[in-house]
Order: sequence, then C-alpha cells, then structure tokens
Amino acid sequence: MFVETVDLIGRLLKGLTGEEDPLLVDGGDHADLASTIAFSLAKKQKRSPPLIAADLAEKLRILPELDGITIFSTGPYLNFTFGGEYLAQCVAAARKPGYGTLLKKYERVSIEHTSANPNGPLHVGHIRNTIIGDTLARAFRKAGYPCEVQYYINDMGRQIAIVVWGLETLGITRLPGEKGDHFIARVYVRANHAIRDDESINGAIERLMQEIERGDRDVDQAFRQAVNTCVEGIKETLFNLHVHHDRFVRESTFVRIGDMQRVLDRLARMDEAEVEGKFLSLDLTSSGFEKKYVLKRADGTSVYAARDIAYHVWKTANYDRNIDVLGADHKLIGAQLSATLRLMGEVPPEILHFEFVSLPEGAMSTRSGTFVSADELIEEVTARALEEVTKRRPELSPGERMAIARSVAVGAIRFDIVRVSPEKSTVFNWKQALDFERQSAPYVQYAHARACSILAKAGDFEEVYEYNDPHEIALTKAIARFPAVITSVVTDLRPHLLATYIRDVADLFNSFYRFVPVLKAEGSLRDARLCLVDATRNTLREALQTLGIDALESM
RNA sequence: GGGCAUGUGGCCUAGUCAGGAUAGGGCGUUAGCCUCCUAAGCUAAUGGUCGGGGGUUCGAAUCCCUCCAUGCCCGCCA
Repeated sequence: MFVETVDLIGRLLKGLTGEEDPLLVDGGDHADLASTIAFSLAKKQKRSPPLIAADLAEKLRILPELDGITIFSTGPYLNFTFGGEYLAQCVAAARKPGYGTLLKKYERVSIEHTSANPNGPLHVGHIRNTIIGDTLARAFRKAGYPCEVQYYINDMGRQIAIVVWGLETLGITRLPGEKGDHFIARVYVRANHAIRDDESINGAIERLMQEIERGDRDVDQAFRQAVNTCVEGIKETLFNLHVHHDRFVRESTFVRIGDMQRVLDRLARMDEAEVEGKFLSLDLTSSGFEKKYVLKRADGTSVYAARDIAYHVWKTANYDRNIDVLGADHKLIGAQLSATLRLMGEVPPEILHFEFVSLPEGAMSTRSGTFVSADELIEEVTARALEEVTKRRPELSPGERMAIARSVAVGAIRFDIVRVSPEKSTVFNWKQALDFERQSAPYVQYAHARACSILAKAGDFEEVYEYNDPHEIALTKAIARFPAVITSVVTDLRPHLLATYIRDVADLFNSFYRFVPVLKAEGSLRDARLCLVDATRNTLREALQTLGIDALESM
C-alpha cells in the first residue's frame, strides 16, 4: 500500500505540474509524505514557494483518486497524510502469510559470499561477509528472484600448498574432537613459522603448486583431502549461523575442465596482452591501472586471477545478475577483474565491498593465528544467552532453554553484524556482541514473542480495521513500509536497511504495548487491536526470517 | 608516494548515492514505572562546532575544492 500510494501521488503531481520529478521526500513529523516541488517551480512561475504549495494542495484535494488522503501545505512544503482506509488496507495486507514477498521475477541472480580460503576456521571478519551475503540472498528471494548462492573455494592456491606441505612434513595430529578447520589452521600457522625460519621450504611449496596445476594424481589427492577437512568444519559453522550455500564451486574445476585455458587463450590474443615466454599479463593502463595484471607466472602456472576470470565468465553465461560480496582488501583486484571482463565483452559482476573488522589490539590474521573464530563467538554468545534464559524462565526444561539460547545467540550475532552499513570499518567488541538490549536481535525477538503471547491468550476475534490512537497509527504506517524496504535492499544492495527497519517496528510495537491495552479493550476496539498485533507479529516474523533470525514464539 | 573508503555528543550508530521543515537511535550516567497483555520492556533528563576551512544553493551532515586523522590496497599471494 505504501509504494502504491506514493506512486499514485507522484504520478498525479507530475501530471499537474508538468515536472519530471515530483520531489517526494519523507514528511518527518509533519506528514507521511511531502513534496518540495514548490521550490523548483518558484523560479519558473516567478511566485513564492508557499503560494505554489497552497495552490497545488487545493488542486490535489479535489481529485477523487486521493480521497482519504489529507493534503495541506505548510509554508513551501506540500504535505500528505494517509487516512483510515489506507491504514485498514495496510493492516489487512500485513496479516497475510508471506507478507513482504514481491512479485515473481525471472532474472536469475547469483550471489557469491564468504569464499574464505580453506586454511582455517571462519573468524569474525569472514562472517561479516557471510552475514551480509546470506541476508542479501534472503532479501533477493523475498523480492521474488530465483537466486543461487555460491561459495568459491580457493582449493589450489599457495596457502593450500603450505597446508599440504605442513600436513606431510610437520607430523601434527588432529586432536580428539577437534574441528577440521581448526586443525588445518594449526597446521597452517606452524607451517608459516617453519617457512619464516627456513626460506628454502618455499622451493617445496612451488613444486607442489606446479604439480597441482599439472594435475598430478597424488598431489591432487593431498590437496583435496586438506581442503575437504577444512571445508567440512567451515560448513558446520555456516550451518550454525543459519547460512546456506546452494553450490560450492572449486576453482580447480576451471583448470580441470579447460575453461581457464580457453579464457587465457582469449586474453592472450587481446591487444592488451603481454607475453614473455610462459609469462602472461594484461596492460590495463587504458582502464586506469598502473600495474600490469598478471595471469600466468614465468613458470607457466596460473595465478588466482586467471581462475577467477574463468569463474566469472562462466557465471555471466549462467546468470543475469552476478553479485560478489568481497572485503575491502579485494577492491583493487575486483576492479581489475571487472575491467578485464569489460575488455572481453563480458558483463562484470556487481561487487558489494565491506570494510574490515579488526580486534582492539589490531588486525586479524589467520596466518599468525590472531583472530576470534566464529565458533568461539557462537559458543560465548550462546553461553551468555543461556545464562539469561535460565534467569528469566527457570520453569522451562534445560532443552527448551538451550533451544531459546541458541536462537537468541545466532540472532544476536547476525543482527550485530548486519546492522552496521558495510562501508564502515569496525572493531570487534565483546561487550556489544553480548548485549541483548535495545538495538539487538533479542529485543526484536522479544517484541515478536510478546505479540504471540497476546494472540495466544486472545481466542477468536473478528476482522476490524479501525485505528485512531497515535500509537496504533504509527505502528501501522511502519508495518506498511516493509515491502518498500525489501525493494531498497535488493536494488541498492544494502542489507543493513532491514536491520534498521525491523528495529523501528519493534520500537513502535513496544510503545504500543505499553500504552494501548489490547486484551482488556472491548468489542470492536479489541478486535481491531488484535488484528494490528497479528499484523505486527507477521511482519516481524517475515522480516526476522529475511535476516536469518528465528522468530521465537516464547522466550 | 599513489589509489579506495571512513570521520555524526564519553562510546557505538542511522541519515550522505537521488540536498529541504527542530540531525534520529542505542550504550553510559541520572530520575521514575512490575496488585496492569512476558521489565530482553516503557517514560523522562543528560549530552552535538555532523573532523577543520573554503565554495555552490532560497536551503548543505548530504554536492564541489582543500587540509587533517584513521582503515584498507598498491605481490609472477589469495
């Protein structure tokens, strides 16, 4: 209803003024919607903005299409306040299962996210990528797109060669109960120490890389095993964060099936190509890059970029919109990749970059072992949540308390990460991660549980949609914006808008809860309020699901 | 040195792309609210040169220039 109403007003205003843009803005405290069109018309008409606004208000008021909308001017501003019929339709729509789901679309979307190297567990920096990507994928599906989520496994890089070397020579054994990814990280850290102490080991690493590229059976087997051991642990962490990938794409695939060679052949024929023996690079100065873009080393082995181009060429052939979620450290290579694809006549991906997460003591690094793992974070937050549930709901069984604690913990982690806009670099903060008040998922989950509790006690009620109380009206208007928020998230690739939005709805519901009695109201007033509680419950539920957070009915 | 990004009360953050009406929240601090639908809640108080300076505009947190601070990148690593 919100989008439709804004569109209608925009169309009528354009028709009336002949302007291209109706200059609609948020009405703030003054109205539901406002237009600043009077300012831009002032010069052309040589009249003062307030006069023009008053004039337009009068002309719009008599249009039958705008019945039920209060139109008035305040100085130069043209204001619109939506009426009872609008509120009624919004609440009715918000109660339907699946509210917020947009019209089915046929553009195929791929989203690549996380894609952390399989040389250790996911840490709190990686999961910013994960949670942004997963929330985006959920939003795309909500917006009606067929969407496939991919994890690109760098399974033949130097890091993996280091892990393989470590596994074969350092004699480190996996501890009982140790997750594969944590075990691989220990090997990786130790191997790097060994290399630092004895640089001659690099020769062995290089040999491994040549052998894997040639497709040597034994080496391939060793790489595969090391990667699988790690990925198995990463998958467990992803599952615990409510994150799902539809496909794990191995970069070695593009070498094995010949795609990379075909792409390199194409690139070698381009004007920008520079070939020196087995060495191949691209001169991207025409695209504004100073350094050459290396694709093959002097020994003829390919670098990551070559495989990445092949991967993206494959994606362009199979999807209409390709989205990559990448850390800020990939900005340069992302831009080089895009420039190269453009030169090849391919469509570059849409890249959503997010800035770094660091620790108070400095940057995180898998190699040096200085990071807070996602598993550790989940464990700590779950323990803290369990403590809280036990305090609040001692009557529940340990199993029930644990189930709630898990849902609260995953929600708290996901929300804490997704609420910050991607372009801000952040410092990981335990106090904030363990805070379950106000601007947090538990706060929203709690509002949802409250709504459920009221409805459970209410029994049957009639459909009545009449609202006069300011708390009712404010809540209804917030609920009505949900579909518009989904649209913004997928068009601007800004998942944090969902977090901001859901917090607004929860805030308004909690105020409503405090000041407007529902079960104690009588007759049609009670029915109308119960309908609004149900609409809020459903909106919170749908929005929480889009954020990958459980909508608990009791907590 | 060059490139990209960020800078909003003691701390965290929305708003910046598509400029508009007194810059929204939260944490903290202070003072209230559970014989009343779950207090993971509600209300109020406190606290701001929107990094500094210049410019464009009827109007700038938002656009342009410049300076400062911070993060990231500038590998035949990924």
